[in-house]
Amino acid sequence: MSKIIPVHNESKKESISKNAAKLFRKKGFSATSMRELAVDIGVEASSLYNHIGSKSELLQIICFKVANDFINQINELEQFEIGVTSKLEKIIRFHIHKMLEDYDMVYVANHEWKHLQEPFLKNFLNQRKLYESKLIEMIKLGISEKSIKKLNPEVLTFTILSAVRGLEFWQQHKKNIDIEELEKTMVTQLLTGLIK
Amino acid sequence: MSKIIPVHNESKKESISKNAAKLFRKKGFSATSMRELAVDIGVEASSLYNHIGSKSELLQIICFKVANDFINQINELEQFEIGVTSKLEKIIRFHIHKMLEDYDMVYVANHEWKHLQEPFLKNFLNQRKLYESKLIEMIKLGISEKSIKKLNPEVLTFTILSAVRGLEFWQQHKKNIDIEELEKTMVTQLLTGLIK
DNA sequence: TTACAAAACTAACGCTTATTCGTTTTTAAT
DNA sequence: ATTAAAAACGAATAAGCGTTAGTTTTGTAA
Repeated sequence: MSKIIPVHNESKKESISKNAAKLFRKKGFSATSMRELAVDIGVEASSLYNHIGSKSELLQIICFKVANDFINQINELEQFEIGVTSKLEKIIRFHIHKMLEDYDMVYVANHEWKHLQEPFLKNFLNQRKLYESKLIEMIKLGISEKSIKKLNPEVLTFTILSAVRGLEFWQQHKKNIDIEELEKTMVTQLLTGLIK
Repeated sequence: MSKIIPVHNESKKESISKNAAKLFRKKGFSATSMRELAVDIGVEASSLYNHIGSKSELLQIICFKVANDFINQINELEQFEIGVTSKLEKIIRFHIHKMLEDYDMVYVANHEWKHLQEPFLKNFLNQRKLYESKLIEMIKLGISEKSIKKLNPEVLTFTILSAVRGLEFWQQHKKNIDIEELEKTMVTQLLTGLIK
């Protein structure tokens, strides 16, 4: 008989969730079976149900962990008394760090949330919308302060979000570039453009 | 008895593929059943197999249709005798148009390609890599010509690609903004930045 | 009208799915 | 060593999956 062995001091539920995130990212939520997850952990599928309620619950844990992390970060940031563009820079850098550190979970939250069941689906989308509107308000403030170009604030926001959410590309190129260069390039490009 | 009725002069296979793209986008490839697709078309599941070989083939049709469209466009563009930044602008605008016109197919090609079977999976990824390297070369040329800032060319490329691939966000905001403003904002932001 | 091909149908196949059940093993505290 | 809880197991369930086979209906052209 094998055992579910959590690393460090995380709970077994967390341990299973991280394993699930890895598989959900690689194969997608629907294409990942509980049996595969069990094999990956080294246990029988039925044993998992001593620790979790359902496959769906695993997706919930992953998605809301990520959503909360981002919401918390932007809430903290709002307290700071710094300029809008500095805040944007901090947000971009946070996205980069998060994506590189919790790759599997962030990827799954970004790509597999549609498989959440109600009421979690609505809940998740609300949190996302909240995050987006905080960012939009930030940009609008920048425009009114004349530190940001007078362009459509929603488009500006979604372009930034799309760019940082696309950082999953970078897992495969990780070795060829260091994080500081990655951050510098993206911040520069998104804030000041690529044309000289 | 119902019938598969293709619109315009497209084949029944194309008609089924478009329907499939719609469902694959909404629910994901794995979570979409052939029976659901059949209901959506108004026919029995088994009837579909008079026109297509397999569920997997539908995904192939969708992914390679999109991949070819993008490869063709960048090949055409390479002939043009215009500056690097003008080419980049044209590419960004093409992505925007494609995403708005063939939303379902482009979305599926971007998000569900991992469910392609070999050898199609490798094939698809090769085509994507080819497209990306053409773009990277373009940017490198711009840097050597000093029209583009001396930043990491790969990062610059993937940031642009991520931003335009993220245009799926815009399906839900379609009504609130016109395409020309969307294009202008994105081109300006990606090329010249958002800071005044 | 007859004949043939295209495309629909119903029924079923074998397989996989998430999950549950009852039981046994392991772990940890007394 | 005894006991109770935690966590593993194997087997089973009902539902759903992609796909196939055989048959019937439909559309088309002679």
